[in-house]
Amino acid sequence: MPADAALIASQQACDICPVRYRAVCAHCEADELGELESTKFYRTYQAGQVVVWAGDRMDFVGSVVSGMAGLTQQLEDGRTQMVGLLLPSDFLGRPGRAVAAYTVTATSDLILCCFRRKPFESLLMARPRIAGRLLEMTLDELDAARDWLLLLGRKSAREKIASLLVILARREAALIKRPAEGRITIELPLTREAMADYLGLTLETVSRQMSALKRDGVIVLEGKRRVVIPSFQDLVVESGDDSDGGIPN
Amino acid sequence: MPADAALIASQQACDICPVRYRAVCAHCEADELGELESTKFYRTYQAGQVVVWAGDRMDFVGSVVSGMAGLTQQLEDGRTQMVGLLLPSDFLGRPGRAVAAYTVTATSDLILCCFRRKPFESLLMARPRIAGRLLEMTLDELDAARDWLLLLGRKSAREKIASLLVILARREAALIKRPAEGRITIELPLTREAMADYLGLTLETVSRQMSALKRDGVIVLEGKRRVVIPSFQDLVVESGDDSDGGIPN
DNA sequence: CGAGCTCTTGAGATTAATCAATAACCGTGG
DNA sequence: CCACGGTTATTGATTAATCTCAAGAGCTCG
Repeated sequence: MPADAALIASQQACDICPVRYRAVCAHCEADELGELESTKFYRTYQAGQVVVWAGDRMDFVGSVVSGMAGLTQQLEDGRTQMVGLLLPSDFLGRPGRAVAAYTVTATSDLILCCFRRKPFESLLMARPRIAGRLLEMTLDELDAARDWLLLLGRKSAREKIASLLVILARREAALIKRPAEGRITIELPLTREAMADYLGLTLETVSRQMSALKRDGVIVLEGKRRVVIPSFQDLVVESGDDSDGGIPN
Repeated sequence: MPADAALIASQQACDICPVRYRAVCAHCEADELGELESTKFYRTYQAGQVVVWAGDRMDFVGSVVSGMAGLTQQLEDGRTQMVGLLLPSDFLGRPGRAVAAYTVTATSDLILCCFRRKPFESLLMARPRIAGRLLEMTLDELDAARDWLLLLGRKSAREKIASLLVILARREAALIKRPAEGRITIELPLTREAMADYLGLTLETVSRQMSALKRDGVIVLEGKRRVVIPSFQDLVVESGDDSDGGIPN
């Protein structure tokens, strides 16, 4: 992966980009891609590094090429809630807004494919196909945020943990284009604290519930960041969600 | 308001529409408005009526003209979470999706300005200005959803109630184009149960915290649905939010 | 091999949920 | 106009879940 990453970062070639057909550029024709490419640059961050602070000026937008980042919001007294998880192909930044609304932190090593904001905004005007893709992605994110509202508002601590693992397992499975089922191993690119911030829990509760799921055989921990799920279906049951997948189109 | 409503519903004239410059049609020129108008129709619902059930086919999209609706999601065992509040000018439905992802319920008497989905989707392709407005509105909704994540994940029951009242007061103030400050009276078009579903609480807790805010003089109740806020600033303090408003552009 | 993290586990405090009873409101019809 | 039934809201007592505070264990990396 770091080797890949270096390759991409140096060559800057869209045709070998792992998110070429899933990111905001997904539906681009060659000419549109060319226009995007002319304003494109890469940035890399190490796990833990801050990409932007809420309130700071932000002159670029971009796509996650690899790694993972979290959007975070805070109350004055320091209580913290993660409000978004950016995985490969997800879009970062808001066209038309110069100031970041959320703090963005790399939760694992991260590569971003960036576009300067102004040229990108012009491109959005001129190229409905790109604007359309961005609308589609934003609607998907809104749906994901709404699922998260249900999780935060109504699920128990155990269900929250299981739900997070389900989401990560599904994304991991999607990467290798296989349905999530049976025995799955996932990498957890999050500390217990980051998980807690995402789930609206304390890190102690996260730890306790991870232990409980382990004790009950729903998950097996290999070290602290590698999780084996012996039966994905069982995990879905623990998550409290409707067992039969999502909504058809 | 019902008189207005009837007028609008019968005349179907965009130029006297109360959300003409705030809804998805906001930036439309006369010709675009004409195209929209040709596929437009109105629907009205009484408080409590269901607009669509999650999973049902939905062949229209539209804007809230007056009243209020809630988007609701459920777990299998019945636990319910409201995941969106649609106020006047808000957009309902998702272009490109034929099946409703959420149950939509009128929480007060409601008037929708609807467009058949297919023609609207064509219009989105042909008219970047409309697509652009929809993108902007969707991004705003996403921001609102993320604020709500912070509320559900990290705020106390009392702060949740105060936050909801702040939001309603701000929207009410925006309608009459005045900043929210000083003494404000708002109409609560929600039952205690709907408030609970929105805030991730039980209705008993909502009731208790409303009583507590009343006891502490933060709010005055006139009947059950009318709330007087003697000092908007004090209410904002109770909400736990950063006191200094929102993010500048 | 020890310093500094991150994570786990325990005990007790706190918040909100649950279960239960009563009160207030609303529309209807006598 | 008022009594009645049904709904919605309030309040109380108890329970359950999660948080808080605290101590110790396990990794990781110089």
